[in-house]
Amino acid sequence: MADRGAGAGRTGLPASIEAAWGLRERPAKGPKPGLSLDRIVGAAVAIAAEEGLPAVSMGRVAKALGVSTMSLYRYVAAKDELYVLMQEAALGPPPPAPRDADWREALTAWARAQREVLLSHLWALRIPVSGPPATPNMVAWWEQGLVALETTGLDDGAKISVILLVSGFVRSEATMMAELDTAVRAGGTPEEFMARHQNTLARLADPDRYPSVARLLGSGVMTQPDEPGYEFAFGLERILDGVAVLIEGRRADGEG
Amino acid sequence: MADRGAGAGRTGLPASIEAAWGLRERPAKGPKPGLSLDRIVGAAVAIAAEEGLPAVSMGRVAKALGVSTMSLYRYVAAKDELYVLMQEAALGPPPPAPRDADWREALTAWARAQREVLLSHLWALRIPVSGPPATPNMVAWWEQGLVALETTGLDDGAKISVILLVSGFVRSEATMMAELDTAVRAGGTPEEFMARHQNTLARLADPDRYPSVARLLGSGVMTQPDEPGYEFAFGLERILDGVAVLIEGRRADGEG
DNA sequence: GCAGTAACGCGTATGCCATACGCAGTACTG
DNA sequence: CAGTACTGCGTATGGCATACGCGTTACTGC
Repeated sequence: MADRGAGAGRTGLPASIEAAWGLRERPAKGPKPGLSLDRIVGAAVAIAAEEGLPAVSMGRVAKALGVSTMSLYRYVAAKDELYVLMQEAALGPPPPAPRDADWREALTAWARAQREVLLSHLWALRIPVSGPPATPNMVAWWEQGLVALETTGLDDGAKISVILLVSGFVRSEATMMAELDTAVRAGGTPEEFMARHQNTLARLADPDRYPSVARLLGSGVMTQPDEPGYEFAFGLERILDGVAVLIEGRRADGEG
Repeated sequence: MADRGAGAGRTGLPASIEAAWGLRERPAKGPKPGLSLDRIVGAAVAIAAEEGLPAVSMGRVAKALGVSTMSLYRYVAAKDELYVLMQEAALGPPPPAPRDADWREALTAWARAQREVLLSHLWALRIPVSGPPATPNMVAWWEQGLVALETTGLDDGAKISVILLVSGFVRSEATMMAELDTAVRAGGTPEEFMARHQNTLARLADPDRYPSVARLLGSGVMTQPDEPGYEFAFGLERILDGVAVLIEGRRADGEG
């Protein structure tokens, strides 16, 4: 299955990705498959959720399913494909968009929803990316982002740019949270971690070479972690303010 | 050396990272080291630059230096440490800040410089991150970012947030460029790649379920890639517009 | 109903990888 | 000149993705 280069859809995509789009006919010949992509991906996701992405190996997934390692390769041509499918599964479909929301409310909801998904699947952020994965849920999220910008009067190019900007931000912020999370798992509370880090820096960074950093370290701003999600809210507001400037500017142009 | 838990600096950091801060005394006893951290990191960086990060293995680096694999472990306790040092080497010190620039010009220059560094060391973006690496060049970049915001009247917390926001954006945009780059290496021009991708999506994405995406695909916006750096310039302008709104708002508060 | 065939599960093997361990040699200390 | 701490490195372990080929199975067309 997985090694069939051109599937029913003739998309040139790996067969397993085609399957994500629902383009699989049950092959006419051969024994009934004892496994399914869904079960494989499910097992892989479960392992990632419990023990982190590095724990996901082909052997480990196979063991969880009670089959041999090599069986998996009948369903997935390579581990990268499994990664893509895991990502798609973690992403899930976007929640329904809020009704009667202006673009800013809609985009805020969209960003928040995306963040929640990422935070509850931190392992997904560790998957090395290799290109725009054109999977159904991914496209559904784009769709919803585009819809949110429908009323802004921005041209198509600008809409894409805004969406890339916002989702890039969400991803980047979530990644920082993930780092903090692993650091915390390694030992201690976030506060302790920040304090330790601040301490180290204070000892290492020469105040003459790095005066501003040194002042900052001295002021203790780094020590108290802000309420959860503050960094996210801050960044999102800045970005949306910037987008608003753009929208109003174009609107003014149009009216002028 | 590398396995000495607490070094001269007593920072609790790995010895090789302490070395990056210049905290190494040549140990009194034992044979003269035939290697140096600099040479090891240099070799690793060279391999990464030519063949990509996955080509960097301990064995490969050792071979490039004409030593045995295990020798490297006298200088570096684990591969992750090598990664951190590679990142630090790739980053380099920030270029001198422009003179007589307002905060916006300064931050723009800062972001652009950061982007250039990342684009000329795309492999560095593939290094799995694990926490805030407190290395000298890293701190130097923060320092410069903070200095750029000196005149804004923002409080320390906000300055940090802005810097995190901007550098997160730069990183995220550069990562997308890196993805495009590997896709292009795999075959064809960026145009071909975009066209192929657009084609695939057009075939897969049901216009009923994804109307906005479908319209976008039909309009051909995705086919023509914009001039290089457009996405970056767009995103940065939006973010800085948003930051400007914040700064002016606080200024107005102060005056009112 | 039977031969052909394609897809199945999987045992085995290859060639990577990071790295633990211990040994022999070396340059310094007292 | 003995002791010692550090060097380079050979060997070994255990993990990894995955190529290959074999026996088996369930369907097809005759």
